[in-house]
Amino acid sequence: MSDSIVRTRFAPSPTGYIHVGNVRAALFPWLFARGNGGKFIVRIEDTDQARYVEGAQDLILETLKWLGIDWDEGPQVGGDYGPYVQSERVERYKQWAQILIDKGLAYADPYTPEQVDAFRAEAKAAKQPFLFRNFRPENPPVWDGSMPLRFKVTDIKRYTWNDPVMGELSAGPEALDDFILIKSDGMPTYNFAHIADDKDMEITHVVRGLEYIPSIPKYLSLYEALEITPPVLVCLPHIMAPDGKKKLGKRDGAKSVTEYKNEGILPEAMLNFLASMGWNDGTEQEIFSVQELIEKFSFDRVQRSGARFDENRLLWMNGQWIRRLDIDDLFNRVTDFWPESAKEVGDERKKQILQLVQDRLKTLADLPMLSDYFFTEPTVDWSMITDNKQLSKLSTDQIVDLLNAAKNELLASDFDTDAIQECLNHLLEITGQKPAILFSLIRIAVSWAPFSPALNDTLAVLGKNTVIGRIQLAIDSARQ
RNA sequence: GGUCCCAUCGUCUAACGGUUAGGACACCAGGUUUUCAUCCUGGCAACUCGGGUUCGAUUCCCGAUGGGAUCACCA
Repeated sequence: MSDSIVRTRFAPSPTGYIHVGNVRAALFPWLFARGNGGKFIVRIEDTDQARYVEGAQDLILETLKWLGIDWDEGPQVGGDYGPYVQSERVERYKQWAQILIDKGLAYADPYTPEQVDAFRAEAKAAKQPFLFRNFRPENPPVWDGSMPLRFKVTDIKRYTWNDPVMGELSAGPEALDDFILIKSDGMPTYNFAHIADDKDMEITHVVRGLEYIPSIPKYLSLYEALEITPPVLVCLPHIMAPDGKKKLGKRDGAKSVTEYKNEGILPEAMLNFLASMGWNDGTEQEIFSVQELIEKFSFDRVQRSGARFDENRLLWMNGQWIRRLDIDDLFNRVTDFWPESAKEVGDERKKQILQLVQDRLKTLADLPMLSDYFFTEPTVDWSMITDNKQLSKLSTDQIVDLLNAAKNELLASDFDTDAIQECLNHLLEITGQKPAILFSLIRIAVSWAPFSPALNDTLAVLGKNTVIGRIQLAIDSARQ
């Protein structure tokens, strides 16, 4: 065992996508490794053949990459402790099992699943927890690989251990049992394989959800039997469903992390949000860069209670992150989010428009709604004027007069941002109207959108010809 | 049913015996020459309950209550 290098791991099972409820099991150990000069390892735990999903592994790795969670050893990158896929390590598990068999601490389970179910039912009827060791066979057959191999717990006692997040934890003998090491299909169970792998891969900190707490005494008893010094065992609180009733899972509509990607959430925001659920640095800072997270993260500041998943907060953080991006960076990220109408438009112009709407984006997916009228002629919708609190007071003639005045003044303008602003101010004077009337009218007449950026900027980017044309169109449509 | 974990505004959280219990999201009101957004200002809003310990408990201890996890040839 290397003594001081921190080595943490994320060990997903390829049974589906990573959802937001369990991605912290990757994030926190990664932050810890990165912040302590350690290594982060990804290991695929594919010992359950029934639940194996083709393609899930790639999906999981893609998710990690999108978030910026990189790994030093694991699939695709290799490493000195491979293979990093459990199904390729079965021979190694048999070696570990042999150690226990030789010590008389493992035995073949001669019962059929139905018989075990009967034992279980018996325990349930007696309102007792089911413990296989109460039904331990007296003379088990020699293990030939066709039956499950079980661990034989000999030291039945209370275990106490220290968890960097949860503090001192303990559990009584009820938590100890003869659990299965190797299944009848030859594959190891998680309970056995992860202990062997963590030892072989020299993992120093095992980080996982708190659903593992009740199992930890079993692991501790196995570590003892194997004469292994356990790594630091860290349990993380759950992310709860929005109703707060249970841990967030796919059945509660927990979205995959990549789904948020498609909805225009930035990885920085997702990471920041995930970390802030259950962790803070003790100050009032809310927005953390990945680098800051790495520098400041520690397990002793992780919350012990579960946190509900609040999308509002995620959306707010995403807006914060979008506004922090410089325009070129933002531009590179919105490639897939432009409206259809922007297809033939050049980069410089798109960038110009993006700059105008940057403050208004809550997600990248808001882009089409905010920018469409820059690229294509909007549909005239006169109800926007008749439903407007201020404008509805004006007669059609008054509106047409105002639009004509605007058209004439703008026609004479140099049409840069400042000149337009001057022009608009002048219009206020000569028409005697308030901005609420005049600016609203022009804004609607050129965009026919519920909202848009500052008027002078909008007009400048649209260009004189477009602006004049659209105002004329509005005038024409008023007469109908 | 057994075992184990948790408990501050609606939500995410700060506080490590003495505070007007702080911040953020959401919400409400106002401001920034139109709208929406940003930004700024203000407002609403919490220590689950009961016992101890202490001069003094949100904070420490015990109990209750509530919530959660777990008791697989799943991880």
